[in-house]
Amino acid sequence: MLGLLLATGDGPELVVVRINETEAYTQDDAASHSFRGPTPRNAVMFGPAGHMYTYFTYGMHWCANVVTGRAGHGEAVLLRGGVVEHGLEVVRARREGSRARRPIRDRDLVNGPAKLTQALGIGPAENGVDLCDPTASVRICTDGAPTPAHEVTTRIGISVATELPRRFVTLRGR
DNA sequence: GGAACGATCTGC
DNA sequence: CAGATCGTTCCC
Repeated sequence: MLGLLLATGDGPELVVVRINETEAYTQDDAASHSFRGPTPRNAVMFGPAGHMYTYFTYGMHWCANVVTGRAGHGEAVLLRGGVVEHGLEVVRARREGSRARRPIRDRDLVNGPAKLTQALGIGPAENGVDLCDPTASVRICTDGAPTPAHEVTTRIGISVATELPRRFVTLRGR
């Protein structure tokens, strides 16, 4: 997943982000939404790979995952961060909003799971979208770059299964 | 029916 | 470091 490109919008609204931070969640993992089996919320996780699973959290944020397992296996990869490859102005407008405040530094635009969804305009409408459908509101693709050099660490923001090495972060400078 | 809490972000 | 803010899940 690291190094892949996620795209939303079209024409002047086109935004492309290169993924540089992810976390893996499997069904046998107590920190995974799929751990207790299928529910209305996590249903997409149990569908075929290559679809987007979005969920609402902390009363205000949306997070985005790529479903990775075979149908019937609740697996997904949480997209935690990236860098803007295209559409910087659109991203900046979405992230800064209409509030009068100091500009957000480039490196702070997409360095978090909820920042990433806001930057790309991903929300409830994208839950279940086929990321391999070129006409979908969200697409995933590659520009041929190999998987970047990365480190593997424990995950962030969870209270169980904290010891599992399932966070993947592209090394700086790659 | 109700309560607790969360794969977070921001500003103080 | 606490507040924002509400859907989902689980327990009674």
